[in-house]
Amino acid sequence: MQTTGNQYLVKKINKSIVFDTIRRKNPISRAQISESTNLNKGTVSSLVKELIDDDLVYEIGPGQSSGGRRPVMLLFNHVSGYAIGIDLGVNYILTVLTDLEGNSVEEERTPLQNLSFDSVISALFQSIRAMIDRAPDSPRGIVGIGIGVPGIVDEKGTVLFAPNLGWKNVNLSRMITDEFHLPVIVHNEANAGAKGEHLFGSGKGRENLVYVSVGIGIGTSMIINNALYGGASGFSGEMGHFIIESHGKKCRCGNRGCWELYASERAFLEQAKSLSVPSTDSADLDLDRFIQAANEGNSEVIQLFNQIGEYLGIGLTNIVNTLNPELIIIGNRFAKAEKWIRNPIHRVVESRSLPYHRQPLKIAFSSLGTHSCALGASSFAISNFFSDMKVPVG
Amino acid sequence: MQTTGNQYLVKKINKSIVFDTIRRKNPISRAQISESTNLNKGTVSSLVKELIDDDLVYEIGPGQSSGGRRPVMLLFNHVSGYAIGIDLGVNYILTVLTDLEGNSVEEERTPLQNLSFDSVISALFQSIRAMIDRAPDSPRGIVGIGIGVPGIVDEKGTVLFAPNLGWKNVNLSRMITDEFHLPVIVHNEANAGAKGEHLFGSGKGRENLVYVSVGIGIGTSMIINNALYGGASGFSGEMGHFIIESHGKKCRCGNRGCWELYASERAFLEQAKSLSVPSTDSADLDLDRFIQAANEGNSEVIQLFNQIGEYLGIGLTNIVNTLNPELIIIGNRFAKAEKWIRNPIHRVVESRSLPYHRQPLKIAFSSLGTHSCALGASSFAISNFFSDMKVPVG
DNA sequence: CCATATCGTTTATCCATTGAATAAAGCGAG
DNA sequence: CTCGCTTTATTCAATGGATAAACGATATGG
Repeated sequence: MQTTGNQYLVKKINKSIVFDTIRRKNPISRAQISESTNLNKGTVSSLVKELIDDDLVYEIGPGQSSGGRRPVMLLFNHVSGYAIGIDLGVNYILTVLTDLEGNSVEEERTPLQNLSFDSVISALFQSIRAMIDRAPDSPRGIVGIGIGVPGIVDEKGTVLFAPNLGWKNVNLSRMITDEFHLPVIVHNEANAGAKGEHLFGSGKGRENLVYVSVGIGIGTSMIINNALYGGASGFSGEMGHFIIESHGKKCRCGNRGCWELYASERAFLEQAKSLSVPSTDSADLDLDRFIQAANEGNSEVIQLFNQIGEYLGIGLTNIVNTLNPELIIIGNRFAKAEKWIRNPIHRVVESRSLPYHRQPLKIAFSSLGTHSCALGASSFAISNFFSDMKVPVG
Repeated sequence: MQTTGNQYLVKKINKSIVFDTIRRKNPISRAQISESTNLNKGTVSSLVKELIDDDLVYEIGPGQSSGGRRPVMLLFNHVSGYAIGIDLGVNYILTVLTDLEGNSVEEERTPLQNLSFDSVISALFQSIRAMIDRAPDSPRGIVGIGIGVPGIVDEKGTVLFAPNLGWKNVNLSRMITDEFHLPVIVHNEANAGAKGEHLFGSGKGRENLVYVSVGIGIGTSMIINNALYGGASGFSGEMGHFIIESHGKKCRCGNRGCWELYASERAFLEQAKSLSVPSTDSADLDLDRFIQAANEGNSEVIQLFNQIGEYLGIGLTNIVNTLNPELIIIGNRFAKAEKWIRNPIHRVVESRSLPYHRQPLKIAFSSLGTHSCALGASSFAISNFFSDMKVPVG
């Protein structure tokens, strides 16, 4: 059933406009809000009053006069509640607690030894519990939980297929809601990372971007007109399974010549095995070890990074030619190798992309490091909270 | 500046809901509209009165009683105006005149001998003029012109780049508005074709689909949640320049191994040259000639169709794995070869796509033949007209 | 100190939706 | 044929939110 127009809808729209204006232009006076939104001064006053009653906004005191009565400045009350953001990795869980502006106030990284379903879920619950316990007191408490998962997720928060976790049809959203009685938003890991970089990282202020998450596999996600394209699962899923060599190697997906066979962390590590690089005890740190070796001048390793970078460039060219993005952000673990893959990527994309597209493109690396996903996930919980909140139920 | 909520917005929303309901459920009574939209009966009455004054709706007379007063049935007045839709091909112009439901009432195909810019424009103007002259009398006359162009188009209707026409930065929209003083919508040819198939063809009733236009080159476009994804230019542009062989043939785009080098009409014709098939006088009918040869059992030609079909399948697999569509429609000229390419396409996609995706996918061929683009273009003009119309200016 | 400008609130007015009442039209049982 | 019941469509007062204008409070600057 569609939503019909009536006065409540009008109020909801305007309250939301006023609130968003305060969040964005913070600190701001009622008069300035009226000016910038074209809403009547009286309307703004009454809506601000409600937002103050809702604990979402507060008055900070008089501001600078511009030749008349001094304005009362308003601030977004970003600590009126907190959100939890989770990056559910293949062998780790990164949990953050953020305020309603997305600033991280607590965080915890849990390495996963035991990858069985039950123990992953139990570790997940434990880390959520820890964040809830550590959250500061606030009028609204924890407003929601956002999770980024390396797999395909539907609108209802069911993980349909996450090969690297070995999950299939896991109704993650419900499991967590049942336990914690909080709103839960589950998204694909690349979607969360894209949103994180868009709000807080290299993509800040951009309206459109493509985020390429290069980890064990390759995931992708797009922000179009400031919104995530394509829902929770979206189209992101599996751009790693682009064919780039139609008669190439066999992939576990059943196809041949998939991009991630040539350009992912796994592709790198498989070829790197045979190189003579001192091993460390920790199996996790494989990639770091090779980056260090490259930094120390190991030419074989540098050469391998170069090769992987070139293949990354080939897949990126597909994205450039197809989607014509203004910005591509490379994130997730392999972004750590920026120094060694940056040049080959640029070289290949420069030489292969359509001349018409080459102009506006920028290729950047994640500036949030490994936090993009968790911060993006928390932002999903926050926007979900606001979109509920803005409805004047009472 | 954002649109704020006020009573005019409410009315615009509701009027639009009522009108859409009438268009979709035609014939329908006021009571049924109230029932299905949850709008108050009084509200519906007053909005219907306005729509009747606007010539958009009319009363057809009493309907079947269901045990009480007989309802007055309302009809969408689909001949209160007409729209022009144009498929601007590389060597032809197909123009249709449709009523406001998109039914074609007049059409004209103009072959282009002289491909110079001026003569193409002049032929275009002439065909528009012809449609205007042939349009039946109606309260609103011609409500707009929609054009599908084989190239990249921006929001303002400027053709940024159309290699096959040899156009660059042509403000087509303005040129036509200046001449005819009518609203003009210019879109990419694949977008128009996708919309055409979505409204009237193989994609009727679907919410999501990918349209692949296989002509000289390859264009693609997506409908997501009943809306065209990505605007006038959108992402459609150049999926034909997917890399499918990273060390393959050189493409005129500067890259190597692009999909359309292996799977387009041009790819077919280049290889078909060397086959021994009787030539006809008309150079245009090349493809038809080979289809006929295949139908007559020429095994070399059949083999070539088979090969092109397989490469089409490889690119389609990329689309399947990446976008996970429920429906792919293959359109434009090469769709005529359905009989010969259908099997290889299915075979390749079946064997190469991710098992998870394979389930819901259907691959169909255009059911509007070569009319998808022109009909879709006309539908753009119609929706543009309605979106203006629904604002209660008076 | 006064003229002027700005800020925020208050008041009266406007307007679209709503629900209820009413009018109009039809069906069917006795 | 009549009466009672339904359904359809219109009318009307009430509701609630936006708006414009007036107003009080507060600041600046000469």
